[in-house]
Amino acid sequence: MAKTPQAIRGTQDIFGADAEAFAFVLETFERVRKLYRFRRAEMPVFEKTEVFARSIGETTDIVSKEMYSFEDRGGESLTLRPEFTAGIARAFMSNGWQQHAPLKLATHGPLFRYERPQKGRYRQFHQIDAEILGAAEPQADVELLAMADQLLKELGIKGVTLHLNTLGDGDSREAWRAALVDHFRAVKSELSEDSQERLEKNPLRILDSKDRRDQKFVADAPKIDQFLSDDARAFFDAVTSGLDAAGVKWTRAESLVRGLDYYRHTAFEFIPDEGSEAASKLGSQSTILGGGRYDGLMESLGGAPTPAVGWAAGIERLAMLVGEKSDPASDLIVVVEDDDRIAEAFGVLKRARSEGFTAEMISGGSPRKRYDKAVKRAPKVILSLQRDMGHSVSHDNLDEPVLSAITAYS
RNA sequence: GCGAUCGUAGCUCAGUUGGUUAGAGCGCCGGUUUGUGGUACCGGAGGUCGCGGGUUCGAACCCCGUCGAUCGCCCCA
Repeated sequence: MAKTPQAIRGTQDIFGADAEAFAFVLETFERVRKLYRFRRAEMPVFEKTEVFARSIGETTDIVSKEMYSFEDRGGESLTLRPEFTAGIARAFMSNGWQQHAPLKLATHGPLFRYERPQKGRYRQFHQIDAEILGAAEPQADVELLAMADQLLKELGIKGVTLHLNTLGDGDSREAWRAALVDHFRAVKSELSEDSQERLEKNPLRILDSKDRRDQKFVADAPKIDQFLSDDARAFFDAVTSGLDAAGVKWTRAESLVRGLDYYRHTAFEFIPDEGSEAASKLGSQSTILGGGRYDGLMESLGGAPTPAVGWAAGIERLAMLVGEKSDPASDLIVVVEDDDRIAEAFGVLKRARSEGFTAEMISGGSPRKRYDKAVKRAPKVILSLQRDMGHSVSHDNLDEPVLSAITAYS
């Protein structure tokens, strides 16, 4: 006997209540993105490796270690998409979507990262994603965040706050970065081992270190505000005042950073409040929706400079927060207590479904136990077809609309 | 890549200092009871105790390895 194959590490089979919650997230996203007039797009799940390598920057070990890359038969290196943004940027450039700018896009689907699975983190996971391409003005950031905020509210997720920061424009960002390196280099030997390494590779990341030894130096580290140009400051002010006007609550998060160089200005994450139910459900993977402005990305992919801003959110994480979504009960269950009446049951089912009612049949197992099975599934109406052409209809509500589909039996 | 915990029926779990034929609940199948009925009872199928070595007269239990899961660290586009 062949051994039963196992699922790939970090993949999941989603079913039942989890699948219902997953679907609920998608349905809500689809509804809300229409309210904000974001247009749907579908992208390939794989691209030439360079699409992601160049967007992410070849330096980090993300490229070498964390991506699912492989060679196709022509010897070209391809990669399963680890994020949406790079592929969308590529599509924007290769299809001439500049003509639609400013272009508001929404998409969703599976993404792949070669990581150690843990709570809320899988190798194949799923995100919803929203981007505004070719929009330089801060209103775009506000629009995007207002949609995110409304989405979370409509999902019924509570105890989550928008953490907001600015990375400034290119010059501000560089000046800040240099000041941070100076600041931390001065105390290098007192930093955690991890942060000593970050100092060389990704100094901004020291700011969100979890290590106690780093925290005191983080507290008095230089702030981006000292380095903001007038334009950058005005941009951030426009974003925050726009959020206030749109009724989106936010909090300033001076340590919230993005490691990659193409990020400019706004960076944000929706994070559960400490001690909240949402926080405990998510474990250490706390960000449920994150994004920012990436004005420098298109250039690094060889295109014309194109301002853009976007966010993505993990569907699995959102699904963990939306509460129990059980499979909904059917409107009608037809119980066949006499096997000679199966054909009749099919007729009834066809009628009910044509009229838009959910309906199913129970005709298996011991005839005496079929009715009980139907009762356990708690449908709105049970029609049982019994021996000798008898029947019964049971329901709690005389006005139940589905009764109209089975008038012959009422 | 690193660490901790875990791995017994389809599911949730018991399994006593290692001791004979490995258990329960739920679910599933069949039957009895009820007969407009979500009840109760009886019976049944289903497990080489993740896998491979080792210690022992004897291992689900102890040791080593391996695979997998969970949670955390690193990373987080």
